[in-house]
This record gives sequence, structure tokens and C-alpha cells, in this order.
Amino acid sequence: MSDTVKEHLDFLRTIVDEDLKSGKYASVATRFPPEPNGYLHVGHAKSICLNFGIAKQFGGTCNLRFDDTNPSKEEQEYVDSIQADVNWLGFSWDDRMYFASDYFEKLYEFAEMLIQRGLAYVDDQTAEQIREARGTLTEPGIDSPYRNRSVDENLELFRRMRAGDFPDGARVLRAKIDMSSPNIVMRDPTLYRIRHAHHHRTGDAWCIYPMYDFTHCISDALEHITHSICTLEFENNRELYDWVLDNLPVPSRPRQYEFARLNLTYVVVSKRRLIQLVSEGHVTGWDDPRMPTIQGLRRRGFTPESIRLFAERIGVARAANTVEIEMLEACLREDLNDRAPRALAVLRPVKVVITNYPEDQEEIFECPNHTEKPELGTRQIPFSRELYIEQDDFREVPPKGYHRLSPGKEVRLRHAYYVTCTDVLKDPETGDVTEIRCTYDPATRGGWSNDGRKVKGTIHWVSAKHAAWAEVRLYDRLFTKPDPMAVEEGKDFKDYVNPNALEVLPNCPVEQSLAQATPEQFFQFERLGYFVADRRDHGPDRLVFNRSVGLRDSWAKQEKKGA
RNA sequence: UGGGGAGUCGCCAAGUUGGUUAAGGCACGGGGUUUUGGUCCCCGCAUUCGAGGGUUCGAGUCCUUCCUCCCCAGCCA
Repeated sequence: MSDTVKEHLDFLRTIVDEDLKSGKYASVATRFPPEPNGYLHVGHAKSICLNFGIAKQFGGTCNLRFDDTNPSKEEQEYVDSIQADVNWLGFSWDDRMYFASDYFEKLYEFAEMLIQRGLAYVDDQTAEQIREARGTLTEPGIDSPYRNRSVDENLELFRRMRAGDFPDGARVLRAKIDMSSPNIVMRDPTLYRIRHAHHHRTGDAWCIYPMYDFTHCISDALEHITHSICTLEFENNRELYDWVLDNLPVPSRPRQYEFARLNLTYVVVSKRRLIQLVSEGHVTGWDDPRMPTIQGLRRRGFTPESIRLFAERIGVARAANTVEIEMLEACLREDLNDRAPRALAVLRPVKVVITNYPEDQEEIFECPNHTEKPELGTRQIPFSRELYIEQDDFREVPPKGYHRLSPGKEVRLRHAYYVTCTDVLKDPETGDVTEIRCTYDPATRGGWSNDGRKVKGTIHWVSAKHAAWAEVRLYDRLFTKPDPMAVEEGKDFKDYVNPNALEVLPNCPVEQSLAQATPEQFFQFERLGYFVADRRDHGPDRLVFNRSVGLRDSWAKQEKKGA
């Protein structure tokens, strides 16, 4: 395998590949370590695809591990949703689901060991005092007055901390490293804090909780992780990661590697900011289709395949990056173009009457679900004298290059007949087109004639009397600016939320067969885009489709250029 | 003005230890095919690798100086 995939190994896969070849490890072990304090977003998807992807590619394993060391922020709801999201993305941790909280007892023992080795001490200073003594980026910190307590005293105090003898914030356990280290992380970092709080898994068993830096590396070692992959902000923490493991008798020696987190244009990819959008009501929830959460993307109609393709396309490196949202959209189109059944749906209807078509006549056309993929089968579409077409597909005064319907012009009704516009009826008050009259050519049944006639335009339609009616939700980008975090003076990123990111069309005529759609089933509405039956609101009694992404529209581009 | 990182086409991103004309994708522009102005297929798109010096027959790849950007001062992760 190493030889066949040699071509495009990113820097992490290159490291793994070399470690395997050199025999440093018999197999790779990675882990995806979310904190269960929020929903997963597309940035996590990148990490999931990386960690599970590497394990899969090199025949190793990837654990799912919840980093639940902070009882005041974590909830069961999140551990459930995270599992669902990872599964939905197509990855499996088999029986290897772990919780950092499962290691609390071991972690505690390791902490006592550090104390015994003279490498940790209990500090009685307040948070405020500790902060002040830490120094600054350019000045060293100063030692805590409690730094040189005896091992026995430290042990006794730490045990009493565990026993609940002290209130929150009264004391902490600190590593005894170097208050003048140029790396602030190494200035006697806090290892344990007192928190009389209920933990979602350990309940009230503990009132002291270990910090991330102490917990993460040891958890990795206990699980025999070989490559502990995290984002660049943890680069400074690597020195501490190594310090802890080098000073404790851990069962294995993992290494930490960092990669650049994902940024995307027109959205924010940060749990904290996503929470604000939800709690302040800018969106309807974590799974709002405008949200870049996994739940949001899923409800929007993104497929696991498209997200995995995206992760593969953007690659992995160490340079700061902001990927254009168009890249994500292109991945969805690429995936769905091959697999989405086509259907006819009209978003903004205008009535068409075919005057030479018998009033009581009806026909059924057997239409392919995908012109290029006959294996996707066919469905029946009824045709009759009165139809709906898209308002956009008719212009009383056609612009140059327009080859849709206009007075005197002939177009093809997809899969049906050629029709020619003979008349236009308008509202005398508003001037709006209320009805278009056409004649059809019976010899063009199926949408084709052998007389060499050239009909450039093909438009979609829905038989008025046979239409099913659906609510269609048109989504657009969440923010109006590519980088909503680049705020002007006195503003905040929420000021750039796109007020038009959602447009609801409550009553759209769609072809009959769509009434059978099931939640999360995707379609291409021909000439419009990819749509998905809403996961929550769609049902046989209320059809609701979300636009996942529009089709490329070179006519719109051309028309815009001309304007 | 401490430490740790990063700078290759508008956006991602390859570029193994220096050796012809600097991958690929997205975006963009042009053309062809087409019963979706979709798809598909062609073609174009960095004499240049943050900038300046230097080493070398030869440098994106080595040395050097400088510039810019990101991360770190939670008892968050």
C-alpha cells in the first residue's frame, strides 16, 4: 500500500507511512477526541476524515474519545449527537468508544506520582494571583510562595482536595516546571482544579477535575495511540504533552502532530460563535440548514460522500487557510450529479394553456430518472392542457441570447412536446403575466421531431391538475461577507448574517411522483438544483424540500454580464 | 521588543535528500457536444515560488538578512 499511494501523501500520512516502514510501530492508532460541549461542525469533519481516514488507509484503528474533563460544560445530549454525526459520516470506532472520565482514577494516581517525584505541588493562590505571577509574553513569571512545599504536605493537601475539604477555587495542583520558561504553557501549568459539580458520567464521585494538558497525553498513552493529531493552536502545548509523558511511567509513548484547522468563506467555523447564532436566534437551531454543523449540512442535503470528498480535496497542511465555500458546493454537485434522480418542479409558477390540446385529454409520459444513468429507472409524468412553467422561462420581450419562451417562439417542454407561444394574458392593473397561451405540435411527442427543426430551449413544467404542492426552502450563504470575522469598527460578526439566507416558497407545483419522497431523499429538480426532502418537516401530508445547492447557471452569468 | 509556527496562481494544494518547459482541484475565461443554458469534452489560466542578497554549471528546494501573517499570558479544550 505504501508504494501505491505514494503519490499524494500529505505530511501526516508521510510520517505515518515512514513510522510504519521503519518498524517504529506495528500499526497506527489514532483517535478523534471531541469535547462533548457542542455539536460537530465541518471543521471537525476534516479532523474525523483525517483520523479515521489514516487508520483505515494504513490498516490501523481510530478511537472515539470524549474529552470530558470539564463537568460544567458537558452534556449527554452532545455525546449522543457526536456519535450520530461520526457514524453518519461513514466512520466506525467499533467497540473503541472511550471517555477521559473513565481514566479519572488512573489520572489521579499519576498526579500523586508527580507529587512524589517532586514535580507537582498544591498552590493556595487565587486564580487572580496565579495569573499575575505568570508574567507576560516578554517577562518571566515568579515562583509561587507555595512552590516548595514538602512532598508529604502536597500529598496530604491533594488528598484533601479530592476528599472535598476545600471549596471551588481554593487550591489547585500545579506542575513544577519553570516559571521563567519562554513558553508560557510551561510556567507551572495547572493540573487539577476543584469543582464541586455534577459530571455527566461520574456524577458526584469527584470534586477535583484534571485539566486538558494532563489528561489528553495520558489518555493517548493509555489507549496506545501512536499519532495524536490535533490542530495548530496546540503546538505550544506539545512541550507539556511531552513533559508529562516523559515524567510518568505510562504504558506507551504517543507523539503529537498538528495541522491547520479549516476556515470556510461565508460562515464561521467555531463552536463558540455557532452557539451564539443559535442562542441569539439568528438561526433556528444547531441543525438549521444554513449552519456549517454536520447536522446543518445534513439537513441542507449534503451527503457523507460529498463531505468526505471535500475533506480529501482540501488536503491537510500546516499553513493557515480559508477554503472557498464554492469548493464544498462543487463536491456536493459532483456527488449528486451521478446519483440524484431527476424530477420536474416549478418554483415560481405561471400558467400555460395549450389551446389546441383537447380539454379532457391526458397523457402519461414514461420518463427516465436520469438521462445518463438508465439503471436509475423511470417514472411516469402526467400531461394535460394546463401546465405551470417557471416565470423565468417566459419573457414577453426576450433579451439577446434568450432561448426560452416568448411570443411567437417555440420551445421544448422536457420529455413532452414542442409548444409555441401564441398569446399572453396580463393583469390589467399590474401588468403581470397571468396566463400564457400556446399551441403544441402533436408530431413532437416525447420532445423530438425528425424534421430537423431546431429548438434551442428546453423548459420544465408540471401539469396543473396533477401537481403535488410542496413547500420549497431556498437557502443561501449564512453571511454576506466572505470573512464575517473581519468586522468594522463597532460591529460584530452577527451584523453580517445574511437576512436573505432563507426564502420560503410555500406553494410550489411539483410532479406527482415527488409526493412519494421520503425524508432525506435527494433529487435534482431539473434546471434548478439539488433538493432534499427535509429531514424533520417533510412527510406525505406536507411536502418540504430544501435546496441543497443550485445548478451552475451560465445563462444567469451571461445575462448579468450583459446588464 | 519572549516563545512557537506559516508564507508556491483569486482559493485550497503537490513539489521526496538542488537538475528539463513549477502537479492536481475549485474559481475564472473561451470553444464543442447536449431533449437540463446541467453533465461531459477540449483549450487557456504562476518565466515564477513573501522580498533582497549569496552559494552553485544549475535553487521553490542550500546559506543569509529582511517583511508579512497566525498561535500562546483559562482554575477552557
